[in-house]
Amino acid sequence: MTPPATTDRPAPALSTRRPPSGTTVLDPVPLCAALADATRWEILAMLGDRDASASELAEELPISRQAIAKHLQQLAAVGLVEPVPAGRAIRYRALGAQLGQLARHLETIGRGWDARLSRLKDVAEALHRG
Amino acid sequence: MTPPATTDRPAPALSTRRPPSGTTVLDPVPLCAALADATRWEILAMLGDRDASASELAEELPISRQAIAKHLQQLAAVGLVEPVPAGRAIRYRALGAQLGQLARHLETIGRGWDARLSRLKDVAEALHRG
DNA sequence: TCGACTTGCAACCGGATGATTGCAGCAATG
DNA sequence: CATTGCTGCAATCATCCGGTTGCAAGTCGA
Repeated sequence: MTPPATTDRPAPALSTRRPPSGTTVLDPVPLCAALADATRWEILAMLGDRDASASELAEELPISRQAIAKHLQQLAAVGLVEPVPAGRAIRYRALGAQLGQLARHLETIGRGWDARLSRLKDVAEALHRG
Repeated sequence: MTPPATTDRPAPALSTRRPPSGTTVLDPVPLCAALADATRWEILAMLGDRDASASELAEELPISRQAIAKHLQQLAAVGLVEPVPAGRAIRYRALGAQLGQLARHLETIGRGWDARLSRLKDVAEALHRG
């Protein structure tokens, strides 16, 4: 019954890598998850024009008010949107801060990758000449 | 059988908003979706250090090789990663271009939102003084 | 040529998720 | 004070997605 010498390994211990957490290092995963839905982008585009409540948004979107409310909760949970009580309604406003922070983070990472590639390319050229 | 005058509306026609598509306007949704998974970030972090194949990655991650292969396909589909044939293996390399483009896009949008808020604040202050 | 290693495809499973409906509660407005 | 309208919670449903297993196929080295 010994498995027929397959290549696949059983899985080592999980990685447990965690950032040093000096200044609340911004986890891009939940932010990107919030931005990974077309409906939420639709909502954000509208809130980018003007503040609006769930009911107001529901008048212009093809989905139910409750679905929109859920989306707004998710967006607010990651700070992309802020609830602003207005009379008996709750209007929401789009905030650029988190988006900017995420942008800078991604920019840094991408720059790091490309820097490594340039380094590799330089080494390769050096070898080619030498 | 008329519904009891509930607030919820039935849903208007869907929006069909589409970008002018001048220079392939970069759809953030699939990119963010690719970045919305912790395992894929783990993979990207490793590829940011050094190129690696699915099998090599499987030696350091607690999931199966096939799962990793799927992740690599998704990352390659949005241009975050590039397959580099190396002998009988296929190594992957992390590319910063898409990440940078996405970063600039998000930065622009967030700046737009905050600009609108500043404008609103200015108007409010003007009214308060006048 | 044979064997070791790697990739790829297909089927399958459980949990997360986007969306729906129904109903209850609460705050302004008349 | 009662009506109107906005919000929130709960249950339900279909689908998507991350992960697994099993097997077939291709390629490099001894």
